[in-house]
Amino acid sequence: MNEVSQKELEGTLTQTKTLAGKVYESIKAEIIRGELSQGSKIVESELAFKYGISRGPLREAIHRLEQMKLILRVPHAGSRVVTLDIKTMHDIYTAREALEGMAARLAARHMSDEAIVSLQNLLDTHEQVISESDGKTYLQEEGNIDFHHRIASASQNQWILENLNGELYQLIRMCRYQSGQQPTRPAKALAQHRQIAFAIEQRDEELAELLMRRHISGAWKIVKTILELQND
Amino acid sequence: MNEVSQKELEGTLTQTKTLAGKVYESIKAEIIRGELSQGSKIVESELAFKYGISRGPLREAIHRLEQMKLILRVPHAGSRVVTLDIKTMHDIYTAREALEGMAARLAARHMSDEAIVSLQNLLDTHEQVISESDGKTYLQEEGNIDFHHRIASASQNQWILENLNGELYQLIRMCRYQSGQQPTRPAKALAQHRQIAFAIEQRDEELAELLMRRHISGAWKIVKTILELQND
DNA sequence: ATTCATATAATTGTTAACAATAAAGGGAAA
DNA sequence: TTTCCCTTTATTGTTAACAATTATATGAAT
Repeated sequence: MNEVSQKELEGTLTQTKTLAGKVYESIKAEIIRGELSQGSKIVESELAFKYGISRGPLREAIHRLEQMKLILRVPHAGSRVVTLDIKTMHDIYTAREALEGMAARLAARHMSDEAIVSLQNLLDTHEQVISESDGKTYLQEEGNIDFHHRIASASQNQWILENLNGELYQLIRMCRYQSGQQPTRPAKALAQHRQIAFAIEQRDEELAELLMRRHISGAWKIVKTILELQND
Repeated sequence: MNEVSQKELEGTLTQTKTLAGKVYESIKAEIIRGELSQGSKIVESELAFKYGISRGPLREAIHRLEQMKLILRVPHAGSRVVTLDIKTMHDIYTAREALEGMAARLAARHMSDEAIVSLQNLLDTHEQVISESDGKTYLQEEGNIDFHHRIASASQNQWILENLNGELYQLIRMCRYQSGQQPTRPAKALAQHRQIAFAIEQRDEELAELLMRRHISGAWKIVKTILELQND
């Protein structure tokens, strides 16, 4: 295990001022990238030494990771990195379907006309990227997230926004990263995004929610297939 | 500010073994009961003295309260008890509508036949309590919670279950307690519960979700009226 | 009187040592 | 050899002192 220098800790644009915050971001990234493997044990003194800090702020970082459900902690027995089995991921996608469906409904209700135009411009950009790179559609993945981020923001519901962009997003990113998922049929996803955006433009709450739920439900089926292949 | 004795800390059936866990439960109860008033500042050293512990475990308790969204923390500037304004409560009820609607759908899919019978027996008990006490329908409130708990459990979705029974439940309880809400038309609520239970029995996922969402949406309208009256 | 700067106090963030608990290992008895 | 108990070790929980930061108050200059 290597130590981490102070400069590395700063990382890319960490706006947290406390040690606990910085180390939290670092460990979170390690878990998502799989450098701390699923189910592996977290020993406080080891990590504290690795990051060159004392156990105090490290413990705070661990608590925050526990809150994000990235690690599992049991009193007096330590912590382990979460294990993303199929059942867990299914639960997460189902919760996401409920919340993001509602977010789409709220977006259809609250999104400003300018924001809707901007959303459709974003989709135009995605279309260009897809047609241009034709195979290297990696960027689409980030763009995909961007679309869902905008819907969540437009819901203007703080609770839903925080949970979609926080806990659920991190876990899905971790699963996606570690299973090496390719962007799944970007053209099809784009078409669905356009449908949703259209429903929002029409202020059709019912349809916006329905389409978003189908979209996420479809995404889960693909993820499920990938995960099942890997577990055999 | 009074100190709290060790025995009081034990409280009613606290199964947590750590100081941080016990103090977390105590402070949580104080916040929900309004003894720590909304928006008031949390000073670590004061609370640590009050509970007779050091700032270490107290800070852990505060982190957990922050996670439950019962307090708001800003680095280097301390923590404040959350303020449950109408917008916040609306967000919470909307999120609950999405999640508990999905939970009802999943319950219709997964709940065992025995569990369904047991659920209907629970509603029979509620009916008796309502007809007997006729005015003192306080118990109905707990029973109401009981019903919603069972639906959440029957969903067999860990993420949804934890969020409904954790964060959202605590905040709604806090709002209910501090606004002195009476049980709202228990007979009507019971009728709606019966409808939902019936839909689940029929394995009608669509209907179960629809009815649960209406039920919660209706509850919000009543809560909203109460809150608006108090803020004038 | 008002505003800005400085100094003071209050509060949070961090550290390292200490205590308590649970896991691991070794030895004796069956 | 296996099982149980005891001892040892490793790890987490807790404490109190220290450092860093922010808020408050005081006073001088405009």
